[in-house]
Amino acid sequence: MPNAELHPRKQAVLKAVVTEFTVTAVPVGSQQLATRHFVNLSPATIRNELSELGELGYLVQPHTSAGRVPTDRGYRYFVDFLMEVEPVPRPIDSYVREQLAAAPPEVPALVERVATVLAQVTRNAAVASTPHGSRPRIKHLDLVSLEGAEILIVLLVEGNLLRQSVVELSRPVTQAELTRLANKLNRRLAGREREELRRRQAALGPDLETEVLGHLDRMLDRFERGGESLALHDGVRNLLRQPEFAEAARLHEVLEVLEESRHLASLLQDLVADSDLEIVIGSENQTSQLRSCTLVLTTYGPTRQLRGVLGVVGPTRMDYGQVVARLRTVAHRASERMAEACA
Amino acid sequence: MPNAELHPRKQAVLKAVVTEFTVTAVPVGSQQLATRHFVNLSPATIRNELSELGELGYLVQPHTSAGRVPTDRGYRYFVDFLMEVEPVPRPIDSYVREQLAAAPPEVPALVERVATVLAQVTRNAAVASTPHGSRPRIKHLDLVSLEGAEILIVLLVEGNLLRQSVVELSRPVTQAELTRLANKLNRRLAGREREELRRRQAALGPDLETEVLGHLDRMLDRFERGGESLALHDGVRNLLRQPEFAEAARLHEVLEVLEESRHLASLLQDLVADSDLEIVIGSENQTSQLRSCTLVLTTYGPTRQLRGVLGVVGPTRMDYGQVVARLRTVAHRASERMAEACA
DNA sequence: CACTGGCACTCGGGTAAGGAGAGTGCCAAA
DNA sequence: TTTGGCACTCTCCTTACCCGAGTGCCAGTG
Repeated sequence: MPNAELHPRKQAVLKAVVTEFTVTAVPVGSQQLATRHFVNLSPATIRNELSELGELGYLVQPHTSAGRVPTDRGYRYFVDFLMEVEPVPRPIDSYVREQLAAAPPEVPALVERVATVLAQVTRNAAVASTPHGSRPRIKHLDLVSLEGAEILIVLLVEGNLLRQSVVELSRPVTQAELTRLANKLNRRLAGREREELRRRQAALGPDLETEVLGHLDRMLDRFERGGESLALHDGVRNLLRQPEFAEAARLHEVLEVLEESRHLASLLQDLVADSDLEIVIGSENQTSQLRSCTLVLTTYGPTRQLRGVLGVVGPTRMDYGQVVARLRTVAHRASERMAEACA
Repeated sequence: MPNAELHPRKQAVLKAVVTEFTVTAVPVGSQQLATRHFVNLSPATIRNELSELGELGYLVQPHTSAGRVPTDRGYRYFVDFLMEVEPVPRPIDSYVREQLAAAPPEVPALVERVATVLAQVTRNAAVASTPHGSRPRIKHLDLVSLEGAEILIVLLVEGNLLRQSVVELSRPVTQAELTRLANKLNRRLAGREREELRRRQAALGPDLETEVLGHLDRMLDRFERGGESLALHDGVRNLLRQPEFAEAARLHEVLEVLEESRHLASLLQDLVADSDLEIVIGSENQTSQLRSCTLVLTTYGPTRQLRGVLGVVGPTRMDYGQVVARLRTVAHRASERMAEACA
């Protein structure tokens, strides 16, 4: 993109349009800009700028003789070059810290609270997924005999992440046998990674231990790929306040994605592959139902390896500077909170 | 209420009004009723009936010279005396069974699926809470040493319900010590109820075991009261289809309740105290935000003691006969599914 | 050359008026 | 007790209209 080159005053105008539009939600005209943002310029001059910004694809008019509205491309330029990440007000930061401190330390409940708090402080919808990651360390495991040959494997991974899995063994086993095996495995595997588990598995013949190790391996595999990390959302009611979701159809589309937690999970998975802050604006979304929304995503988690996704979903017309700052704050505080409990 | 006494034809008219209104969402007039439901009566006759049903408080007119709409009281009469619970079509039942069979057997994921399926087959929003109950039997427990004096207690209760709790002991303990204690407690407590636990606790002096038993007791207490059973909702997008939620404000109110999972949990808790089917219509709701909604609730769970709440949330104008039937089916199938895994 | 004031034009949103349609209540007659 | 007739009411839809804010263009000015 040749976008970085843009006359400084055009930048200022674009910035003003975006800023104005995010608060009023009404197409902004030359008159308004002249009086509020550019006192030393006449409306006519601004009209020229607006017109050129229009030709460059950063602004559109909903109809002839209406004010300008930023295009997705306009927002993209704004986000890349013009946005000022505003500092998070002290009270907000305190609120986040308090809420997270008061939340239960157990991971699923904590994640839920994180999403709720994020939705509150950004006044948008929030999404979150449970942390997961590559090379997880086993902290503890437990085996419980259920009905017949079925057993429940409870696995605690570094980061206090608890996973459970019901599996069927090739033959029924007693609880005593399982307890012995669990104790043994705990001694050998505590603090180890999947590698170690595989090595053990290879060294053994086909017996109970091998079988259990196989199931453990599959659990860890799912863990690494984030397969079971629950993806949840909160704060949909904040979207209802926004005029862009006034007609139900729009919100319906968005909910189709948010409420389908499988979709949501894989969506989040893909997006935050690399960078630590990802902003996906409107039509940049692969998911067609989100083409009128912006996603702002980052990661959080107890360690550098164990990361979940945390994000804000709202109309493309959102206060990017504020949302980015607050999202970062929440992610930061949430990470602290999680690290604290499981160092 | 002196409602049971109502001339048969008035009953028929009321029933027709409700039925008609649930499909059209438009106030129903004498003409329509005469042609569609009462071929042998003239509109004038029906007008008289309608007028009297209005005086009795079962129907209202949105404005003079408009058709009639059922009042909450009208729906109440309908539900109590007129509703026909329609049989669930074979394909629907099959779908429910398939979906539940395909769901993972682990409880949290299963409950989520149950809510999703319920929302789908009733085309309304669904709510669900994890089963819990009095006199839970302990199936297994595990103790994991965390940072310092903190430990994680993992408790498996009858019904394959897994609970975790991070607690701080009065002194740091080694994992080995915890493992020994866990093994011992498992031998003694497996299959026992809280009573037993208390008895043991009383018989002991102030040592590690007592302390752990105390925490276990608190966990069981929370379990009994349903304190930690997660309450979740799904299918909000179905509500968006309904004309009564066309303006965002209505839906906002409802979401205030649904998205506040604490509220939701306690709400469900209170409601289904006794009966096995509870229908709360509009203004009968204690929660003011739900005064334009109907809740249809029942319980489900792996055993008679372990019950969660399962319910449908929709506009007062809903197809009660269909919703009740399908809710029962889902609850029934879900109970089967849960019982199967943990007999 | 960049900026400005003036001007004619365009379009959406709000308001007012009119008509169609569906519904009602009442009454007298069967 | 039921019915047809009748006058009346009220919402909703359509049409017409005007106002205001905004635009593009152009000629003039520092």
